Amino acid sequence: MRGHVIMVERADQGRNAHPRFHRKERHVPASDPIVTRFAPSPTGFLHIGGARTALFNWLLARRHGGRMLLRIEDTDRVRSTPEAIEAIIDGLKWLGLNWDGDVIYQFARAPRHRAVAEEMLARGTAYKCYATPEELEAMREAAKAAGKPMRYDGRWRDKGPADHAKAEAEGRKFVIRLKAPQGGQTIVNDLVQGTVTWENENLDDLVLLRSDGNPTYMHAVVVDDHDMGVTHIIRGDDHLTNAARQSQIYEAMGWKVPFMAHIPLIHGPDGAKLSKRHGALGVEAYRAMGYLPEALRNYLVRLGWAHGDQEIFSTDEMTAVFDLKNVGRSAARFDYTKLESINGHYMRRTDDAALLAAARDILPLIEDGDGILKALTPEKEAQWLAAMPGLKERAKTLVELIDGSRFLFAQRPLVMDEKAIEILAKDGKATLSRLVARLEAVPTWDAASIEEAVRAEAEASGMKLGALAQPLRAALTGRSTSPGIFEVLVVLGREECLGRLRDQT
RNA sequence: GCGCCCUUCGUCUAUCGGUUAGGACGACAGCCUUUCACGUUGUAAAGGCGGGUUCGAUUCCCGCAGGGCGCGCCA
Repeated sequence: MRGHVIMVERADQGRNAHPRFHRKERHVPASDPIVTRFAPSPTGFLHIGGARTALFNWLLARRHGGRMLLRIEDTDRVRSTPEAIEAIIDGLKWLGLNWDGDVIYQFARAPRHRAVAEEMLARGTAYKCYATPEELEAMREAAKAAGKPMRYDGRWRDKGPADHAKAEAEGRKFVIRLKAPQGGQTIVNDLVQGTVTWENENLDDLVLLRSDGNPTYMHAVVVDDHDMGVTHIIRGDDHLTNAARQSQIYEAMGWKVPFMAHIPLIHGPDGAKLSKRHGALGVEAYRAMGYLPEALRNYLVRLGWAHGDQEIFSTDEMTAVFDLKNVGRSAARFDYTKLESINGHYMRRTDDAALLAAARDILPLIEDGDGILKALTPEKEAQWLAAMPGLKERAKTLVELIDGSRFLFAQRPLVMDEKAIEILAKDGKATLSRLVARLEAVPTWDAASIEEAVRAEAEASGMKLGALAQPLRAALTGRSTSPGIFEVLVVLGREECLGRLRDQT
């Protein structure tokens, strides 16, 4: 019931015998427990596209009470690094995408991959190929020149032991290639892309085992997904062609083909492909930019997937309604503005203490963060917490939140920014002097009493409240914007406020 | 070159043949207001092009154009 890829040797066979489905009929059969997997190659950080792929895998598994496995595809011994593995694992953890069971390292399974290749050799569904790299290159050139697909021509496909012995005698190395069907079609019924068909003549005999005895990615993936009991493969649609070739390997081994879902890629803001050179960042970069993991998850889930008009999804909500059939097929652009908007939304709804903790966590990652960290005494922390309601309303990222909090940690005399200087330059000093006199007389330092004093001054001088609030704000924070001025006065405390105000008179 | 995929406001998307083509972000304008935000109200803003099928196409089919991905003893 799981085999959804159909291979036919002759085009006239089976074409109608097996039902193809259209994407509007797609569904996720949930008879068996679902097993998904996220299978990054550790050649770099966990980028945003990988994060979304992991998220979709995670959501599908959770939705159906299944499991998501994590497999590190480290068969490329040259490019795989322990740093990358760590970055990927840290990234997943930060995003809250937990996997089930132990991390599986693909390279450790190389003996099993070899065994399967040997088995295929014995079955006659694979063969030894002694072609040299030069021959292969020449083949591709010739095919290109002739306007044909650039593919291996199968010259070793039907060679016998005598030919093999001769090649061995010449000191040639062999690879094991799949004996792929030469006629007919390979059909993939993809849960996102619908039915996709390839003429087998356009697909060549791919290499299963390299001449050094190590498996290729194409082979290792199939063996591992099979052995791990993966029922649903969700990955980027850059793997769509691979799906056809991998299907042939499943068929050759007589294994059921898992369901597949090839999700569209994420492009950069300018529509260009997201590459390491071009705007692709690791998730740790998003953390450093001050995004909340739940906000990033929410943003990511809406890239290529929708549930009616709903924009905000709690984790429970998204796991309850996530469905592959609502995944679109076109690439999406990454939009920082919308991410910020969603992040701001989540920040406003985050508990003050939790938000403070999140902000404190990224202090080491941002400019001047260490300074704040050092200044963060228990008293300061209490102050920061008290200011949080006014602060979080005005920030779209934790970085902005921290920036907006700087006045709390500033030392007297404050450094004024340009707009603050401008505000104080007018008749600010005189105004401040009068306010200082009023504030000194405030009986108890609370918002109501302070506001009363300031309003009294406004009335006495015939000035609007704003005309008083701005000089106060400038003197107290060094800026032209801040949380409500009475909140600022209360949080800063009487002595500090009067000191800062006198500094500017 | 060969193959595959994609194409609705600037962006993310809804629409499962009949809608004033909806929502969100952004933009613009108003309200709120001690600044900035938040909130709130409103406005502008979309079916790539050409053929079919149909009483009727954004929706189904074909072609074209544009974009993307793949074509390794990389993953």
